[in-house]
Amino acid sequence: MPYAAEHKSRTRERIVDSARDLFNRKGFVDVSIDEIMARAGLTRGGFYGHFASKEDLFVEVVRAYEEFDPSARWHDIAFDVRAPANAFARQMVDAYLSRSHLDDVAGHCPMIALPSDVAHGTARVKQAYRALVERMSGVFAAGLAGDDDTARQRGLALTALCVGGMVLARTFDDDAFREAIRAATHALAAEIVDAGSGA
Amino acid sequence: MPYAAEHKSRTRERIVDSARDLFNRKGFVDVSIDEIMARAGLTRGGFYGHFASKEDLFVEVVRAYEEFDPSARWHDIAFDVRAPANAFARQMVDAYLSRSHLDDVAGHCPMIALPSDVAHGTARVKQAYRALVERMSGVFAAGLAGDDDTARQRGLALTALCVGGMVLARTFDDDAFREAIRAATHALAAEIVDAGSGA
DNA sequence: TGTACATCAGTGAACGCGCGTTCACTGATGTAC
DNA sequence: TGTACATCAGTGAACGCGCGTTCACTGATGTAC
Repeated sequence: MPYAAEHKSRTRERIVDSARDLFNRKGFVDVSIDEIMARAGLTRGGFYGHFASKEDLFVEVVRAYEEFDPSARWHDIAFDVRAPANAFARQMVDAYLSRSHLDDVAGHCPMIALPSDVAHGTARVKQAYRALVERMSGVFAAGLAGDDDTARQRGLALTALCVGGMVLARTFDDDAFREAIRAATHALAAEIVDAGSGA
Repeated sequence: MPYAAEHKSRTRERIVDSARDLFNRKGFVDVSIDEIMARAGLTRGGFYGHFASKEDLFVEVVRAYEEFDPSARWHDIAFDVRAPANAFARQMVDAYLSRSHLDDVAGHCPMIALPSDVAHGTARVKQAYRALVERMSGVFAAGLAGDDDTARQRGLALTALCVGGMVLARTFDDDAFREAIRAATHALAAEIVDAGSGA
């Protein structure tokens, strides 16, 4: 074996990281494989030793985000798993709709930058994206009072609110408007989570 | 004057309609000028007699939507301008988050399909998109109790919720999931508008 | 009413360019001896 | 410890293709007489 076992998988990770960064900034279509590979310190041709196609990489980028530790991503808060479910949902809201998450374009959640590209993509990338939506909804649902159906519905709507707020905010350059959207969305989401605690 | 005065402007409208339809379905980048012109019954070359560039058409598509009569677009409801502001906001929620608005891909609000493309676009298209956001927020704010700042903030957050719900729902093919997201978002938005009436 | 004409909306071939993907290759590496 | 070798991760030139845009043209139209 000419190369160490983890050598190739590390390179692969570098490509995925580079791709997430660029996809988040410029979207899927506007980023070339050349760009992705250059940012990972490689050249064009090597790409197909790691992925079957550009679409394949797209799936990996969305899927990989699910395995991240959110506390490493959304730095404003420290998740405390021992806290009550409601507090966890509230922390999720605070983290997702934080200033630093909005500003961290390269590292932010792919749900924010890529829904349109996913909508035009393959069934596989939709499935990966759906897993992210359901994971977030699940965290919210677990922190809300009411029967399972009601909580699940609430969780989905809260996810729509969080993602929608970030999608709108990052659409604009004007910082005051970005911040107004983020803050307004955060205030409403926090209110809903706090009210839904059943306390 | 070889052609009637309105001849060219009518053709221009046909191009804008065709473009909105295609942009809503496939996004800005994935649609070619060839496609847009063909759908309008014209050929490639004629485009530049109407618009300076593809980006220019993008601005027009977003801007033109602001002038539409919403009741003609979101067919589930009939707007009644004489109703109290709160009722109007509620009708907006019902219309925007209606089944028929979700299904009307070609004609739906460009805020839903195009935020990423706008984020990568010029200042002019951002300005046009912002006008749509502020118009919708304004309708909501007018229907809510509280001082102006609070209402404005609420209005922005409600817009984020409505747009976010539609963005997420239209990302997926699976009809049950699309409908679950839409219905959940609608339920939450309706609740907020009704509660915010100050009644 | 009929005809020649000027206008200009629309045509379609052509352009330069960048993309996703392929492929014959190169050269850094771990292993066998 | 040192060297020849097999492996395969990565290289970079080349491909076919579709795009946005340009431009010389065509031909349908309203007007002047």
